Amino acid sequence: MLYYIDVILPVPLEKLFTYSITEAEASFLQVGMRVAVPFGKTKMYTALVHSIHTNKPLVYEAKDIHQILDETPIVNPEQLSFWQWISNYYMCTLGDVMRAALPSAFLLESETIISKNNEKEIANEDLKDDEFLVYEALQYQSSLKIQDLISILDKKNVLPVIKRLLEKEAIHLQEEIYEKYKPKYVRYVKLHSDYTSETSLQNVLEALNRAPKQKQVIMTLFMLSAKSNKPIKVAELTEASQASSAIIKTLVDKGILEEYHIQTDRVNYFGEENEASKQLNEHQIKAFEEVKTSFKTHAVTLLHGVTSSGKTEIYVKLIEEALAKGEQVLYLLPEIALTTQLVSRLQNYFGEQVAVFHSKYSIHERVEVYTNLLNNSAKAQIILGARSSIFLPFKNLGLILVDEEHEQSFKQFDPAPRYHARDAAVVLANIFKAKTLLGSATPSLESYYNARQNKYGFVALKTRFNNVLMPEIELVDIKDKHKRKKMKGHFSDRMLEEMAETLKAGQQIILFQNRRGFSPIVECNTCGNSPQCPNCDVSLTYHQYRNQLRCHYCGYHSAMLLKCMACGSPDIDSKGFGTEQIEVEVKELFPNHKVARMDLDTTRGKYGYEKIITSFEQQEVDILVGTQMLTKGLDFRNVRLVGIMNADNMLNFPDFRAHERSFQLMLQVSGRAGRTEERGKVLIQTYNPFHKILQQVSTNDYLGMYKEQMDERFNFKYPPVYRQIKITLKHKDYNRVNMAADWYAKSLRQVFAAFVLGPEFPPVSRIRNQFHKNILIKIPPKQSLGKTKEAIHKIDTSFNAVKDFRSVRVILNVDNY
DNA sequence: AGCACGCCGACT
DNA sequence: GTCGGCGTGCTC
Repeated sequence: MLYYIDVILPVPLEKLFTYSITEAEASFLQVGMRVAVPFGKTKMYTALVHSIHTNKPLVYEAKDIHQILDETPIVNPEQLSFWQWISNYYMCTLGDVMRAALPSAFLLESETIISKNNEKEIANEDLKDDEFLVYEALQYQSSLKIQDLISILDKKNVLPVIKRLLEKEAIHLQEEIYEKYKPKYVRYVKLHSDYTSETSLQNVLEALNRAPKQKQVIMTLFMLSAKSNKPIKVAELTEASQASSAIIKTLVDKGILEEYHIQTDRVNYFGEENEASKQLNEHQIKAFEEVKTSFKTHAVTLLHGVTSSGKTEIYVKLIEEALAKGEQVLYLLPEIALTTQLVSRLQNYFGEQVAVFHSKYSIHERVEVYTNLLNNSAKAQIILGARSSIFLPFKNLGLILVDEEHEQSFKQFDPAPRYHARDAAVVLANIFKAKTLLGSATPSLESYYNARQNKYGFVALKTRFNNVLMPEIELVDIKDKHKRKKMKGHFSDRMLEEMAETLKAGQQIILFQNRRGFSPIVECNTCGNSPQCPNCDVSLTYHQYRNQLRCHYCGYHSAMLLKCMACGSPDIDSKGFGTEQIEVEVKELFPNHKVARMDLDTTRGKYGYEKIITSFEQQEVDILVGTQMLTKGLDFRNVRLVGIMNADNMLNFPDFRAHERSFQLMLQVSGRAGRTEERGKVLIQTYNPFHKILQQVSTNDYLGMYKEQMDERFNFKYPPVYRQIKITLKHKDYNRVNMAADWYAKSLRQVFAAFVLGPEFPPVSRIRNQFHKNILIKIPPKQSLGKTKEAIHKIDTSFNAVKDFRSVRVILNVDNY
C-alpha cells in the first residue's frame, strides 16, 4: 500500500500539494503536524499535514517528504476548520491563512549551505578570481551561506560562481532547514564537582591567592549558596561579586567553576497574584446579569457601555465564571489598547493565567504563548491579544471578549488574509460553541444593526462609574473666531481660557489632532509648486523634528528644501497643521508647563508608548498632544480638559464611514476627560459647528447618529445594509492597469450589472511606483455571499488566463471597511 | 510567492 | 564578448 499526504504550503497557491510517505511515516504522522518538503527545483518549505490517504496522484509523480518536524500536531482540528472558513470567506488561500496563523518561527525555510568537496583537490590555477576567493574561504570555514558569498564577493548575483564551482566539483551544496525558535536558557554556575570536598577547596582558595578578584568571586558564590539552596545564575554572581564576566569565564576555563543551563520561559509574570476582583456597582451588576441572560438566547451579545462605565469590571466577572467552568477566554483588543495598564490590571486578578499576545512580541515570545496553549498549560487560560490571537490553538474556548469592538484596526488590510478579527472571532466562538461579547462605548454601525435586527443580543450600560457626569462638550466656531481675530495660531480664545484655568487648578490637558507631522503640505508661495514623492502620487509631508520631508505611503524622505524645486524661490510655506506644530505652539503659549506629544513618530520601539503614558500618568507632563492613539483604553485620573483642535478634517474625509468614525473618535477622546469626581470639559474647534455629527457628539446622541447614518447607508447602498468587496489591481505600467481593470470590471458587470462600481483610481493612485485601480462590488442584502464569491472567483481565474494581465496583481478584499 | 530559465542592453 | 536586467512559467 502506498501512502500520501496532502499538505498546506505557506504560499499563495490555491491547491493542496500531495507528497508520498512511507508506511512508517503514515502511522506516525497526524493531521496538523509539520513536515519539511522539497518544493520547486531547489527550495525546501515547511508544510502542514492536511490529510493522510492512499490515493495515488494520477498526473504527476509525488515527491517524498524530507522530514517530519513535529512529534505531536501543532494545529488542532478546530483551527483547521477555522482556517478553512477564513480562506473561503475572505477569498484567500489556505497558505495565506497558515502564514498568518502560525508564529513565523514555526515556518522554516531552507537555506543553501556550501561546503568544500574534500574528495577532490582543485589546483588554484584552475579557478577564476572569484571562484578562488570562495574556495579559499572554504579552507578556513567548513561551510558558507549564500549571504556569506555575497559579502565575500561583494556582488549580488553569486549563483553563476556557485554553478561553475559545482561543475568543477570543488564544492557540495546542501539545503538545510533549521528551527528559528531557540528556547531561552539561563546560565547558571556551580563549583566544579572536583572541588566540592573541603580540602580541595582549601587548595583552590590558596591557589587563587594571587588572583584576588577570582578569589572574591568564589567567596561570593559561597555566600550566595549559603543564603539559599537555589541554583546561582551567572548574572546574580556577577552582580553580587562586582566581577566582570571575563573573570567568571577564566574560572570556568580553569575548571573551578562549572557552567550549566536551564531552559526558561521568556514570558513570565512575577508579582502579586489573585487580588480579589472589584465589587460591581448596581448598574454593572444589572448589566452583568443581562449579559448572562442574553447569552442564553444569543451566542453573540453587544455591550454598549459609555466611556468610564466600567466595562472591564464586567469582563473580569465573566472571565472568572468561564475559568470556574474550566474554559479558556480570549480577550481581543485593538493593538494600541494593549497597554501595560490593562495587562497589569488583569494580571492582578488572574496572575499567570493571563498570557499576552501581540505584534510587539518577539517571535520567541509568541512561540511560547502558542506552545503554552497547545499544552493547555495553566499559564494560558486567558489570552489577552490583538487581532492575530484568534489563530492561537485553543482547546476549550468558552468566551471571547472583543473590546473596543468598533475599532477599525481589527480589520487586516495587508497582506492576505484580509480578515476582520471581530467577525472572525464570532465564527471561532461558534466552532467551540462559545459565547462572544462585543463591547464599545460607540459601537460600529454593523454591530448595532445586528443587535437591532435581533441577530445579536444587546445590553446597555449608561452610567459612568461612581456616577461621574459625562463631560460637558462645547463647540467652538473657529470661522467666527478667525473673523473676530480671536485666534492665536490654531488656538481659539475659548481654548486658551479653558487651558489656563485647567493648568491653574493643577490638572491635565489632552489636545487631539488627528494628523501627524508638522504640516502636511509644503508649498512655494511664488509658483505654488509642492514637492512630491518620487515613488507615490502624493505630496510630501514636513516633519520639523528632523527637518525632513517624508512620504507616509512608502517611507521616502529627504531633507527640507531651502528653495522651490520648480522656480528656485526661497519663499516656501507650510499649509495645514499636525501634532508637531500644535506641540510647538503650546510650548510657546504655555512656556512654564511641560508638553509631550504622542503619535507614531514618538512611540516607536517596544516601550515608546509606555514611557509617554507613564510620564503623563505621573503628572510629569501637563499637556499631552496626540493623534487617535490617545483614544484607546487609557485611564488618566487627572485630565479635566480635552481639546479637539480641528474636527473638520475627519468629517471631510472621503469615505462612507467618515461620519461614523468621527463620531466614535470624538466621543472616545472626550471620554478621557473627567474620570474621577469632577466633571470634565471638552472643546471641539470647527469651522462648521452646525454639522449634524458635531451636534450629536455634543449631546452624546448615539441613537440619533445611528438612525441618521443608517438612512444614508440605505440610500446609498452601503454596509451594513449592502455588503461590499473591493478589488484592487496593481501594476507599474499605467496603461496595463487601465486595460486590465476595464476587462475585469466588464466581466463583473455581465454578472452583477449595476452593482459594480468603477474601475476608479484611488485618491493616491501611485504607491511605491505601482499604479492602483479599484473596483467595488456591492452585494444586496438578499444576494448569496457564497454565490457572489464563486462568480468573482471564476472571473479571476479567466483573468489570470490572459497572458497580458497575469503580471497585474489582483487584491480581493471582502468587507473592505 | 519564489525561483529558474531565457532572452536582450551596457560595460569590465 | 560577459553581467545582470526582468518577462514567463511552474511548483506535488
